[in-house]
Amino acid sequence: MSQTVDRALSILPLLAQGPADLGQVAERLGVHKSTALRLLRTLHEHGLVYRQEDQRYRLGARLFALAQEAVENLDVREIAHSHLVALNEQCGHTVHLAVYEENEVLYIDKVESRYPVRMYSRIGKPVAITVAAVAKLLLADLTEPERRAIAERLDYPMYTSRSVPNAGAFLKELAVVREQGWATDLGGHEESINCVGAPIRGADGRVVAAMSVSAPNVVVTAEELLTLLPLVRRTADTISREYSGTTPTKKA
Amino acid sequence: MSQTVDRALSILPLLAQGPADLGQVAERLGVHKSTALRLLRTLHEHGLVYRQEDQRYRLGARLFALAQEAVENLDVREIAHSHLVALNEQCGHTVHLAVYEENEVLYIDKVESRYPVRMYSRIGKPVAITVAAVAKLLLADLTEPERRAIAERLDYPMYTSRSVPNAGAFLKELAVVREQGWATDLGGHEESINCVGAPIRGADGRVVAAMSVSAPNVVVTAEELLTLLPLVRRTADTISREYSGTTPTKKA
DNA sequence: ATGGTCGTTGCAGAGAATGCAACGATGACG
DNA sequence: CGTCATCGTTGCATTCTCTGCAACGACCAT
Repeated sequence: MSQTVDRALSILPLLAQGPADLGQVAERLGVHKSTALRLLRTLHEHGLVYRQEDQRYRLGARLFALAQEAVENLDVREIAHSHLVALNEQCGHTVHLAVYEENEVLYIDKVESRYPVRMYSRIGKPVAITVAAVAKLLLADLTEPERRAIAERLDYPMYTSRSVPNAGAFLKELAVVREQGWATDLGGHEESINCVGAPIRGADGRVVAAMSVSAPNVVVTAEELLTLLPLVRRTADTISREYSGTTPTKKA
Repeated sequence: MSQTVDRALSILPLLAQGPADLGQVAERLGVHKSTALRLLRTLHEHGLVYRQEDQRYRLGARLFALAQEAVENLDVREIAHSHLVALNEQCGHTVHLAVYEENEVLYIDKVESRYPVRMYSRIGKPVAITVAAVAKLLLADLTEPERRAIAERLDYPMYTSRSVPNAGAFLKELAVVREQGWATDLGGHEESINCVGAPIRGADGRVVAAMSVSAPNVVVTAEELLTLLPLVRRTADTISREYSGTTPTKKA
């Protein structure tokens, strides 16, 4: 909509691939050097790009600050966190919380065995959207055409022999998940790791987030992990109720 | 430099404080609603803002992707990481790596006792720049006028009774650190936690990063922690050499 | 039913961004 | 040591884009 802003923002993913100098930016943007310079300067003033000693530009620190604050302000995360911790204390396994946004599935919280850690390590990386239990839960709630559109657009990497192989199988899996109200990932991402997850719903019944418990085979078998399902679902439902209760438009 | 881009980017920190609707954005930006709308649309197309169901805008997922890729591309981090892990295995304590950028000190890697965790949890939060060992190391390398300018601009929160209280004390501390080539934080941030750190230098001798080892009082006393200093310095020097050796302008 | 709020769109004017060309700094090479 | 090439930077005139306005439509509450 705004050409200038559009160009400026296009610089960011470009620099995400690695540092670049003015000429490279101008070329890849298809504009004159002086134009690129002014755009970069503006980005620089806002801290989104940084100029290293060799005069090349790279992404700046403010991006971290923004990403950090962004995740802090997610209502679901705030409400869910204490419940995730409690669940972790009961079962001892890793607990994940994820949301869906614009064709991406995003981990927004994680509780590790020993102490809580906000886990951003996977954020931005290609999430195993075709196999992760939370991804299935989030996608299963979309409308049928949406699901189909996404399923066809995805790649289906065979992380293991049990990974979901193609769009057909994925849609079938989503239908199952949608029906039963919970999901698993039995060695589909990493051979020895199983997950079981449940959806968190808003007041209107739509899935706003998904949570899962993960554990390696060596600790508990897949069957044993499945015995946790009632607990996981109960936790998810508790969070759902609490989330639905609060007026979403509370903050100023 | 570019008014349009400037306005658009000003929206991001604004949304970082929490979701806002079109009217609020327009008002706080001092522009007409239609203008704000177009800016938001452009940001939206690039995934930097997300529109939630109640039509309010908040920061988008792409920010995470960018922040993630940004940190992945830091040469120092890549080179240092394996050394940090090795150090961690030797001493068992938490190891941090940080850089300085535009008046901010930024953790870019962390190795926890049991397994490596990229630690973004502190990123974006007000880093304890006045007390952290790594912060002292990074700031100590700046020129005298720079140091003074920053020292005066900072706040000096008294996290504990041993926190650096004011600009004068801070500058004095920086001088010491600059002289001796290493730094400590003895309970200055959290009463029971001590740190000892050393600088990582580039080929020109300038400090490009800083690393530290942290441990709680209950595990080792401050004195015991200080016995690790030679090891920490040796590790930092090793990283420095390796970093200096590689041609910084290697990547395309 | 009605008034109010909020998001959205088309349009004409105005202002900002663009590309050009020239300058200066830096470094490579003969 | 001098020359040439490369890259970042700046001032300026032109042009195109962005802006603000006003009107419309959707939605909600009263």
